[in-house]
Amino acid sequence: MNRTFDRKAYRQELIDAGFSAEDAETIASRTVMRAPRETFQSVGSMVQQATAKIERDSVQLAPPALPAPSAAVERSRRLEQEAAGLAKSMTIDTRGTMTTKKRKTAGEDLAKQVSEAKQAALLKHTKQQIKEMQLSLFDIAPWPDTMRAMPNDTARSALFTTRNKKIPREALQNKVIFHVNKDVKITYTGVELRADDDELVWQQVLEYAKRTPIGEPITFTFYELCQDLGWSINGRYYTKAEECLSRLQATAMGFTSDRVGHLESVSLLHRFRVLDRGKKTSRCQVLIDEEIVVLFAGDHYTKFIWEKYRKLSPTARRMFDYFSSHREPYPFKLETFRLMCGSDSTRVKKWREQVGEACEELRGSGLVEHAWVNDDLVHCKR
DNA sequence: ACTATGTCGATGCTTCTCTG
DNA sequence: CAGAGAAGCATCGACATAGT
Repeated sequence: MNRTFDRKAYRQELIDAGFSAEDAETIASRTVMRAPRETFQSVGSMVQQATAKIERDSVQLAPPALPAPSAAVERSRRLEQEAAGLAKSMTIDTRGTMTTKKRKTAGEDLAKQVSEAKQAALLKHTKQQIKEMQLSLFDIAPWPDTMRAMPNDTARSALFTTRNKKIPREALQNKVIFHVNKDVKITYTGVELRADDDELVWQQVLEYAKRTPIGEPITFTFYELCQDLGWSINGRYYTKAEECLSRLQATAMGFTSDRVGHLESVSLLHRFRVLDRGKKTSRCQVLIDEEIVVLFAGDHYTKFIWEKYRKLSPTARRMFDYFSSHREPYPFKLETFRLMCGSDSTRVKKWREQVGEACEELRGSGLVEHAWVNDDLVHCKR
């Protein structure tokens, strides 16, 4: 690794990558100030350090021959509970209750528990560090102002659907959301979110929040939001925007993956309220859930050009979400895409047609070089 | 100049109905 | 059953107005 950090060259590199001179300067100076040799991986290495610390702390966790958890497991459990303290609804994980019959799996269960507890402690530690260092989303996932970003894990899931506008949104209770990767499990409680509006609003709010230290509230007006979304400035859209924000707030997402571990209950927006409603000084106040950051950490997110992206139809947008989250997008089945869109379309022919149109649209937008349907597969060349 | 709200005709999408 | 056209509805965008 390079021992001497060339700030100037790094700054130029950032500008070349599409950042404004100002942003590049900010990132470069922060990199020097905080982590001379860590550059973009500041959070990644924080995670590594935290892992090392937890490894040290939990040496005695090597599977004890007792069914009763050790003090260390207890402590990790407590940490896990604390970590979920901010979550709206907290349920304590009761997995691992053992019967004498299954003594053989007891060790495995315990190992699993220990691993889960360690991950929870790790998450808690990382969150604490983010707080102490007053990091913002921009420190973890810097993207230029002309772009927006989305965690790969949500991009490949059916969290945002493209269902018919005339069908009322479903109220989901702890429902398992389809995900392209089998190792990612998302459960969702809240009103169904649509790619048409909720997805865009969420991305725009993250944009407003990106420079504010995580955990601090941010504010903006409906006017700004509608303008940035490309929506008409009228009462109807203000209502629509507010409904989106309310929906995003009233969510509880359970998230489990090999990479992230287990997030008990993440809200897409931790808090949302309208300040001075009805007055000219009225502003929306939003607080981002700290745990969302974990989904962005370690470069597991996708950046895209906002001007083009926001104009896409919901189906084309979902398609782009998927393709953009892969460096080398490999083809995927029409049916997989249908599930990812949460579409109810039962007629294969009709769906193929719709997907074909989305491919055309995507190609026309210039976001991808080429996209096409062949047999039952959707292909893309970025 | 900027922000906020409303009105109204135009537009486009989905579903329904009719016809061959 | 497929395709064309009509009806209903949501959304869009231009414009007006008003307060700061």
